[in-house]
Amino acid sequence: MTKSKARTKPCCDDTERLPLPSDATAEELASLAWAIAHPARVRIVRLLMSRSACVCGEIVEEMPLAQSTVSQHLKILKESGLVEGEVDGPRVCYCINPTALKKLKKLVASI
Amino acid sequence: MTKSKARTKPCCDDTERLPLPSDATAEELASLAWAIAHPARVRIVRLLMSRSACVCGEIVEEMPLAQSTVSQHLKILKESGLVEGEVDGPRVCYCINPTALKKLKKLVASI
DNA sequence: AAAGGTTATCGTTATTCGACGATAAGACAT
DNA sequence: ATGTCTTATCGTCGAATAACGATAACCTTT
Repeated sequence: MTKSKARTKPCCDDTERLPLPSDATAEELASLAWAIAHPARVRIVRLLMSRSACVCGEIVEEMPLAQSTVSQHLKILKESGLVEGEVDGPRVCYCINPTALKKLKKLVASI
Repeated sequence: MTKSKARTKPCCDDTERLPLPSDATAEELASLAWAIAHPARVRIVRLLMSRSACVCGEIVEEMPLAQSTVSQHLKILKESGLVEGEVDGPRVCYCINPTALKKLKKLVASI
């Protein structure tokens, strides 16, 4: 009572109240963020971006992980939509999905 | 042998080879992405951005989670650096750390 | 000092992740 | 058809998440 400050919002001024985005985009953002929430998956995405590797075996060579582990991470990236796998003979060529990546960037940029 | 395509890079052309960022930024990005890799944490960040809530109790009211669970999520956000908590009397006022948020946005934008 | 309200921590439980080796599945070539 | 190469899946293990209730810790005010 003695202090002059309002006690309901101790540290937040009332300037610039932004509207809250929908919960749907929260789940979408969380899902995409989850896909890159592991250093190995970030490295995989970057490898695909750099086009220095796109086949599973090449990615395995670039990383200190077993082939099965890399395959698991690729599966997670595929399920998120960030990466697509295209069968090419006995190999599978993985590529970035530019649309999903753009969506991730947009959602993060507009947090 | 019969096909005319090269077999080492089945689907990736050699145009635009980007240099790979360092592994350090991969861990940093993964760590920050992990902080928002949960819908509840995305919602909390957005609540803090909108300044419609900043005290733990207010956040709890906005979410279908127990107080202890919200506190856990706030702890994770604090550890990531995205959020800072400032004690204000009996309450704690949580605020976004603009520097960390900018870093996250930059890292995602330059994936 | 005692009481009240607010937040953090503890302990528990169920679930999921991350990693690996082993093995299955699939696509070519012989 | 058989073998070979590449990738996906299975089973397992330890560790970490996510959620909750209960309780402790903290600051104010009386």
